[in-house]
Amino acid sequence: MSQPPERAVPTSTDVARRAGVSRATVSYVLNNAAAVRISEPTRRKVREAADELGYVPHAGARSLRSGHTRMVLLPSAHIPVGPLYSGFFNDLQWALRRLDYTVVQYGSLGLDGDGAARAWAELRPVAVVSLGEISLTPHGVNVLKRSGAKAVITLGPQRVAGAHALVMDQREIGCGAVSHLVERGRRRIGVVMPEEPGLGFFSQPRLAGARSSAAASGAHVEPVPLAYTERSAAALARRWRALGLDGVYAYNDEYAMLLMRALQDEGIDVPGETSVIGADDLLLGRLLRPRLSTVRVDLVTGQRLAELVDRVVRDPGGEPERHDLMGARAVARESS
Amino acid sequence: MSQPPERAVPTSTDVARRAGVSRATVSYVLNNAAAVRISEPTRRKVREAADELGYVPHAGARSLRSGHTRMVLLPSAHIPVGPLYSGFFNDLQWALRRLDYTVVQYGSLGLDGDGAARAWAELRPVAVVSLGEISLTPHGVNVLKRSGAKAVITLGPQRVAGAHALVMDQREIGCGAVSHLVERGRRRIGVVMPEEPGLGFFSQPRLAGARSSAAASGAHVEPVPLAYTERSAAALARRWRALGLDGVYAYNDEYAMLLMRALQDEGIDVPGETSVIGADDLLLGRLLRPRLSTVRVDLVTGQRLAELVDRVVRDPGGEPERHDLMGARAVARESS
DNA sequence: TTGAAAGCGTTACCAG
DNA sequence: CTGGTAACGCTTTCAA
Repeated sequence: MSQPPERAVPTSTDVARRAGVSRATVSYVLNNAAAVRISEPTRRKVREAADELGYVPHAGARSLRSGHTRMVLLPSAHIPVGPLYSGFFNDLQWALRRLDYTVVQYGSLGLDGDGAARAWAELRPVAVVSLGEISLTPHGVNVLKRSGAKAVITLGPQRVAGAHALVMDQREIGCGAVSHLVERGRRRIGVVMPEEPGLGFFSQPRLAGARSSAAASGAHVEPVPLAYTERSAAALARRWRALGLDGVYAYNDEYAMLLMRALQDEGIDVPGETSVIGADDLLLGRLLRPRLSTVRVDLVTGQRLAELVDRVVRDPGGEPERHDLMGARAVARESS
Repeated sequence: MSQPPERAVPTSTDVARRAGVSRATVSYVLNNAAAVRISEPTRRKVREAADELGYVPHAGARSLRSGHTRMVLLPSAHIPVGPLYSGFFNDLQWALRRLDYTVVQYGSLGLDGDGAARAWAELRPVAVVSLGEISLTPHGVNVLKRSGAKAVITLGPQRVAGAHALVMDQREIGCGAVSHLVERGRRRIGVVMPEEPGLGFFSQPRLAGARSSAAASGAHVEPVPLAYTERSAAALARRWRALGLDGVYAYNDEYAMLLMRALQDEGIDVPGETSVIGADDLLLGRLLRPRLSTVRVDLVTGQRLAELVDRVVRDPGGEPERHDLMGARAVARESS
């Protein structure tokens, strides 16, 4: 079954030759061109020839000729862990495919804003949906638009000049968590800051939100570094009483579960001595005892985002819009 | 800041005109061509012109001309949830980028094997690394190779003719789990089958492995459907005693945690009355009491896989290799 | 119905 | 060092 080393890639010329027609005819048949009517026998011949040769059109050549693509590019550096996010992602892909777009995730780990924008622009995507891990600059947006991108949409904490923005203000999460703890009478509140790389983009604004909420109510906020390991959690738990905190917002449910268990193992009563709240409303948080309180986040649905992409692509003229779309609300369970 | 609606995309011709040089010179400068020596002032002029125009080369045109790309395509239907997988993914992307490849994940949700292969082939990737969710057929492999892919590598339960295979036999996981339970004296063993779509690809072979292990030791295996909701778990727990099972392998740690909690809430002692084991060795599994036993899986590192890709791309002639790479071993904690 | 030809942006080759 | 030219694969307009 192994091929001769340098077998040429079949082109539409090969298909045409094999079917005994012109290249134009091949193109018409394979693209179901409505403008011209081709006889059924000819169509059959063309299709058969294409099949036999294993002909697949060259997307680059096509876009070169047509001047556009149907590619929606989603930059992805770290894929955030969690069912919330991956569910959203899958929805979005599915919805965009329904609208006949080709969805491509471009691994952009280790590229800076403008370098990334240039790399993306080389592919001439019709739209870019930036999930916010790569900070797109106004200049980057410009490069993309100049390169033919009809829609540049950012999903993140703030808008970027020139791009449509779906503003998901992570601060609301920290704010909601701390407000909840304050309502419960907590005054000295720890905020877990993950030590894992790549999370600062989320954890920093969450901390800022926590701070602003605390400031409004005269509570104290204390950032607490924590790595996602049992060791780190145990070490933190050991010096917990020295910190003198009576409540903690632990970044998300996973860190919260880890910390809560460590506190319990250290003999610290939750929520009696310390209240704990996470974020993301993971199912697993309900399995611990006490059940983990959390901040639930309403993400935009993939379907709605896909519709926005399509609308902007069809009518790129409009001024960039800004939608605020994150609702964050605390869900009280038993740990707070 | 908004652009005139139909601003043309700048090309190397525009750059050449603006810099007052020929297109060839632009190409030489921008690609750092070693063969020709261009004066420093000229280089500067060209770079400035490119910058001012926001020129970005057209990847399609380039690949058309050069006849190849540096794109490594990773099909992704569902992104499997979990730190294991996303860590591997990020490693792989990073390592491939180091080797100067462009990594692109292609959303292939809802495409069948051959349709997907054709869609991928349109992009003329130099390599395709299929994570196995999309079942690549021998015919699909052929289409890809014909379209110029030097390396087609599958990561999955079995090899596909014509492709290099990194065989990760999911059966080993089910096998390891059930063997562990049998060693613990369990004879009637439930195997949780997730009801969520898209997991059959993993759960079926795991069940098969469980069956073969049970057959070898005369134990009984009973497939048990379970959705990833508390309701479903509670319902299953309620009829648990009627099932008469004394051990359960729960697909992975997340389902295992869910089920274990439901069993405990129903008053069923774990591991006294029923042993529970999961898979994937999630950190969270160690937070429950009893601590969750699990099957740990050794995935190939992204670095090694990247090296394989590069090697095959450079020397595509060789016969497809097959590497067996999954080690699965049970980790006994307290739930079994 | 089909064919011929132009042109999309890029780069390699070859003469100046 | 620079510029002209051709070719990559494809679509589309115009003509036959």
